Amino acid sequence: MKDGQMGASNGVDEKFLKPYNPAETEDRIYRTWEESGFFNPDICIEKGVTEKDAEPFSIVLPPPNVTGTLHIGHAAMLAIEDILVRFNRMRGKRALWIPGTDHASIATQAKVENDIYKKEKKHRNDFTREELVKRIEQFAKESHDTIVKQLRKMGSSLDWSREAFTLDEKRSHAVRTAFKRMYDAGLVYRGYRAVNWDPKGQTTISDDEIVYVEERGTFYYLKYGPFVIGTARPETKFGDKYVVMHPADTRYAKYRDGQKLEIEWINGKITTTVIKDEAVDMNFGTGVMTITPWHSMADFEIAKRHKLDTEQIIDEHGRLLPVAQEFAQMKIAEARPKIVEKLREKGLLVKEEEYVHKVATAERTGGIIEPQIKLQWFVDVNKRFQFPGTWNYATGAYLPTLREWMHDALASKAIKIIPEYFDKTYFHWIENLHDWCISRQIWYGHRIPVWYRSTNAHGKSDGTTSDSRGVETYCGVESPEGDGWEQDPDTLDTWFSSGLWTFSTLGWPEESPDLHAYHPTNLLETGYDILFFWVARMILMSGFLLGDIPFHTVYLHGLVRDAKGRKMSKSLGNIIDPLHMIEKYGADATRLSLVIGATPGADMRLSEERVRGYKHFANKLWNMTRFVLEHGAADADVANRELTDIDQKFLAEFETLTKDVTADIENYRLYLAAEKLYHYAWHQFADVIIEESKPILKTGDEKAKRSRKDLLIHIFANLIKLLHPFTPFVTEEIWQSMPPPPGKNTRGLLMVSPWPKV
RNA sequence: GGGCGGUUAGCUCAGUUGGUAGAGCAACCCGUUUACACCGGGUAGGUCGCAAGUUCGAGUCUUGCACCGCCCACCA
Repeated sequence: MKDGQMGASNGVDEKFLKPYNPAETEDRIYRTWEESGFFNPDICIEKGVTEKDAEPFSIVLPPPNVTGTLHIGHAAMLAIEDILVRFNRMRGKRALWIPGTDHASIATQAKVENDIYKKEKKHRNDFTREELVKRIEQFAKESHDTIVKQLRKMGSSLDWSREAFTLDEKRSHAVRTAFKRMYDAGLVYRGYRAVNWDPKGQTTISDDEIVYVEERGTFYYLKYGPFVIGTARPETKFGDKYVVMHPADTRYAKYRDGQKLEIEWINGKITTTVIKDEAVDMNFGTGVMTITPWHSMADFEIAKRHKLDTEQIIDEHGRLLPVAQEFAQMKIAEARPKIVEKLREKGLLVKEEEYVHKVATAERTGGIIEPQIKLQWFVDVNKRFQFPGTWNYATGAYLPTLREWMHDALASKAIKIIPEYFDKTYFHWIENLHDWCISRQIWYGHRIPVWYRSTNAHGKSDGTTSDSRGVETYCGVESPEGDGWEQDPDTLDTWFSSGLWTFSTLGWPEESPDLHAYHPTNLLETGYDILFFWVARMILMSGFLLGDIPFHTVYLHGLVRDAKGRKMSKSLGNIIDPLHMIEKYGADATRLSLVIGATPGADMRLSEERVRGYKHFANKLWNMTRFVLEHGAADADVANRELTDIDQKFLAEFETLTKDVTADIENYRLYLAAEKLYHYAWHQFADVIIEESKPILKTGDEKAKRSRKDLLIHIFANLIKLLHPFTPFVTEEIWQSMPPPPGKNTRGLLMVSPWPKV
């Protein structure tokens, strides 16, 4: 459809005789928008729609994972973001919304491995690394194509010319650059530490990827020499040769730190050493415990403090090692009852208690986490670094740790979270923050840009370090020169690359014009469930690499639940598919249903009836158009209108609405803005103004008629503008059907029409 | 164990700085020759979780309690 073509005739288009049909409208309208180029702010400037030096308004799309298709939660996110982008574009800002997708390493690989196993009964290790990665890439590409289609269906005014992928060439370069800079600053290090090992996924995961599942279990009290110790995990106790108690515990005053005792244990006599440490809770159980540093974070810390030996008891597949002797090779579930039986026979089992505890499981695979001591890569959150920017919070030199910076970015109010109460959650998380384990034993993702070789075989080259065992290490953006290098086999946590998203999409590490123009971004809109995973990591990365915040405002939306408040899931069969809703009721109705009643930070309930209700609203607008066009004909000469008193009143009322709605959107109260518009359009404009217009237009005097006609077209045209961010398709279609304003032969596109004056 | 949020009409939720409660949906009654039945007109429905306090006045502020939900946590 060419601009203005529809509006050229005097009569009302025949299509208004039928109900509004989103299915045969929306794709066509989206194509018109896309072909206009106005999703791209550069084109807006080029074509004179936006001022060259206009204020920017930038958002990055939280990149959907290429693990499948978009769900209703994505639809809610897209609706909110598109509303804000369209609003700001119409207000004359350089509005930029960057699309992209996320490779989501572990999630995508797990999904593909699952599919392959279902169809072909093959495991990861039946493929070479290259073969499997190829299969995953194929899947990722298909997912990407589906997702991109869905983004368009929702009406998202994304600048497709700037589309990015977290694993494409430019983003990979950004990731390697970021890693290298952090490595050089000592903020990224490699070390042996107790980490969360997922035996099912065969990889380490970060603290944030753990989900605690409540479980009933047995708590055992065991005789350990002269002591009684408690444990939920007897299968880890074979190697326990340290017994720990609080230094101030008078019950055990006669044992001194470092004292050795010969005791009878599971598989015979052992020597144990007494350790005094304040980490022990005197009031819990007997106040004595043995430690298994290899398989417990807490025990590992104690072992580190006292420089104790550590020994692995359970292997990476969850089987007992030879230290367990007769139980070696057994899986934990199988071994536990047998070990308890043996303890009972030996008279070492004092008593058993039923109790409820929380088991750590891997978010993606459901595997039960087994802490293991492993050589992994970490981000040090407690090491000071020279802050690269001129951060206004700091007076003088600013040498924060990453933790301090993440805290300060919010505490200084440079970043504002909506709703505000999430500040507390964020600060609480930071207080408990440990170093971030970033290496994964996964094949799909950003390979760690570090290479190793033996120094014995080769001369030492520049930019490398060499350790005491003669292993030379090189970290670089590009692979090293020379022979014999082998790259670290691990890949990076997917959030490492997403952490760069606000600026890697704008061309960083290049000093690109986009980066200057649009960073820090204005808004980051995402679900509260990834506040730590993503929002915090973006702040971390942006602070260290750019010396700045990544965004000014964070808008957190809640979960979309079903009508009964349950999470939507395949197993419950209560999933509402946004595409299905769009087909049935249109994208505008779907958007409204996800915005009205959705307050920031709060979960919302959605039912199909709701969506249907808003389809009726689109149709109501459609019919209002028909009435207005039949009676109002053309735009009035706005400047020289002479209105009757009653029409003045209606006009003033509308101007108040315009003011309120504008303020609501500016303050991110979209649920209020949308509801007010809905209410005004239906119950004021249609029910009152149109209804009262009928007798006036029929029998009123000329002045009253003239005034009312002017009023109708004026309010209606502006109302359509106010509604456009919320229901873009039907409003654009209506706009294109209205006759051009006086003195012009086209209305142009509504999406770039100026917002009504406030 | 620590923290956060919620509790307002049958259901879903608003209520921005304290001024005698609102919307949508549902229900009930009436209405159909032109904007719209994907409609119009009307009716009914709430001791704002409980208790106390501040105030001339509290859904709105303070304190305590109850219930629901969520997040965090290395009590072995």
